[in-house]
Amino acid sequence: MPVTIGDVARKAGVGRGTVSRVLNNRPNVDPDTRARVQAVIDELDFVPSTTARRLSLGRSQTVAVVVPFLTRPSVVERLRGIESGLVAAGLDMIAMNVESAARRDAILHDIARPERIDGLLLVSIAPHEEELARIQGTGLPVVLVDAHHRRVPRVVTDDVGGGRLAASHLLALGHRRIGFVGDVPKPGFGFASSRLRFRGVEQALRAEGLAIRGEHLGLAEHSRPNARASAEAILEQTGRPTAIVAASDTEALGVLEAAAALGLAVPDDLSVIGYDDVEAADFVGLTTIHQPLAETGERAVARLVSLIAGREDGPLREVLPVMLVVRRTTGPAPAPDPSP
Amino acid sequence: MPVTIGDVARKAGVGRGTVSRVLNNRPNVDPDTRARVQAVIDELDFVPSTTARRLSLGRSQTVAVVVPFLTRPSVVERLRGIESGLVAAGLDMIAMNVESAARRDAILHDIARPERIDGLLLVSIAPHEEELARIQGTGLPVVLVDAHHRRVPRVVTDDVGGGRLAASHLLALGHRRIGFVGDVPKPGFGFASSRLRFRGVEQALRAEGLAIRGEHLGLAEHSRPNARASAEAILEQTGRPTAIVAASDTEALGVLEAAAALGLAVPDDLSVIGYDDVEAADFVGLTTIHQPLAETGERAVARLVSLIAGREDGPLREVLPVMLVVRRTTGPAPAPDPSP
DNA sequence: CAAGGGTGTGGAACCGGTTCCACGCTTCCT
DNA sequence: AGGAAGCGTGGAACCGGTTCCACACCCTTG
Repeated sequence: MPVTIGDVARKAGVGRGTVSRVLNNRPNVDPDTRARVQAVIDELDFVPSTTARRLSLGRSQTVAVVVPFLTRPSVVERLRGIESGLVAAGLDMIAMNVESAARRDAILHDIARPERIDGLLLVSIAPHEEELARIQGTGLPVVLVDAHHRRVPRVVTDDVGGGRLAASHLLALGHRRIGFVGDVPKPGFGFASSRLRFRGVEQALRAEGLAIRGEHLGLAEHSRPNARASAEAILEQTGRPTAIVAASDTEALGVLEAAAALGLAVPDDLSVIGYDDVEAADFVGLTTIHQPLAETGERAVARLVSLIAGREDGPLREVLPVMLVVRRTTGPAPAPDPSP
Repeated sequence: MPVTIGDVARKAGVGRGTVSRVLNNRPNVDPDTRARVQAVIDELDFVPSTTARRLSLGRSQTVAVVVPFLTRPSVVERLRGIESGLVAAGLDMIAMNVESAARRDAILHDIARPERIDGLLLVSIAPHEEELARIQGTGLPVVLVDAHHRRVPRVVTDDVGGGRLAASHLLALGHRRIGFVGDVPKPGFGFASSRLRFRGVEQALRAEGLAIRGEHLGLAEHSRPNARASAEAILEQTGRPTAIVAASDTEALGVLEAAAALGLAVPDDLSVIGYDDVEAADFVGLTTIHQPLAETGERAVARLVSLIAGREDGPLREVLPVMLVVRRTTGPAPAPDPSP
């Protein structure tokens, strides 16, 4: 029922090869012939079969996108950017959701079947050496989003800079005792952002001759309740910090819960700053660091498209800037203790 | 480089047809031959090319999923169910995000190219008559999720029942003056849930001889600020309701903002109940109605798979039950006015 | 004017599967 | 014993594109 290239060729009185040349804007076609063929294409509303095209080209016009925890808002936002980038590039997407280390390994193991996909996008997942070796051994182009690995092109946001930005904001408000609530890397995944953001905070403090005290640092598996527990442990001490930087908004919400539970007013007694700028951050008025999440996805697609086309352009590591969003959970540091 | 069916046939000393029969578990193959071919397949680690398979079968093994507002948590959750269902069925997914009426129309217009997809899943989108006519004219199977249309198989949650459940909960707590904050259907989309949930609330009230007063009803385009405005208008009146049902958690958050702004304590002065059970609902302790969102996606995929296979099983409309989740925003009605 | 080179074109071969047909061989029936 | 029915099998044809080769034709150039 659907129109094929043969139908067009017959109706236009040319060979199938000529129609193909017209379709793909190849040279060596007489302008008159080209126009005539194009007219028939329009008249019959002919759309070439992607499947046939793929088979004969030996390419699948499809990229696989592996994302962990599709439920996290930040991941969704990245995916949105990826999707729109792929649509623009005329590529199809196979999305794979990864929620466990086992499935992560299974996918990374099987993915390297180049006859199924032309490219691979790993979001917040850093491949192991051996996995990477196998994937690159097949010649499959790979780009990482929000993950790090020397030797693999990647698009990340400036986590260290974001940490500095958060700390500088607090320093500017007069805070001197600053705590940090973050998460430990989940084994098998490449979540390095908490550590990097911490590093940024440290840098900013060190520039002022300050440091985070060990007892003002709380690390646990990423979750709101865990962050709440970490924050309570920090805030129950005497000499508690006047401000806390959280490695994510989710964790910042846990910190806010802890403050409420301990009867601390925010921001009068305690300033809190998060990271990600998820929707809930706006609702609770959380000061946070905003990242261009969708843009990381778009840039990553652009890089991948170049690689698929055999172009090897751009730097291996592309860093997108972040932005401070000031809302209502940060304020001037409370007056210091009377002691000098 | 990759192994083809011809390689297997040669090595096993059989014809390509026989290998194909083994691959697809077709009858009329001698058990010995089958075993021998299977051994070669395993040895060579042969995986048939999906592209070639698609071309020769004339099917794409792909379904398109059209979702509006990929940013909404409930949509993401549905998509998660769809994704896992499709993986299980061995189908690929092309996801299309729709954020405007224009793009919605464009997609629904172009989608009906059956050579690209075998099935269509519309999430929270009800097709117009003419769109539906064109799509069904091509014979493309369609299943709706969270949308309604007589004549199209669909999987929905029990919105009316959920509304009843919410209202019954409030009635059981002694509330008699109950308000409703919901949204107006967005033109071009099929968001009917607010209206259906309202209908459920009305039913429950009517069973007790009660009704929602006109001035206790607030409808506006779906957003937290709009819901807040609606709620403020309702709550500023004398004779304000003691409880408000919101058509979604997002809107319930707006109601909570309004209550806070007006100095009303929740749940002592005002009970609030939402709908959806998004993550933020847990955070703020919002009583709400939980829907099996991922499950709607899975069920819809199952239906679509049946339709693609030519089976026409199951009822046209499949309704999944919802569940009340009681948290901290609902409580006993305040003591009534001294007047009888 | 013959040789050489470029251009436009049709058609065969190919990509890697599925399906159908024809054929040889059994088995069963009458 | 002869024919029909059925199984197992190899191989051709096909799905709808792309690409390469061969050829006809025209234009240069020495």
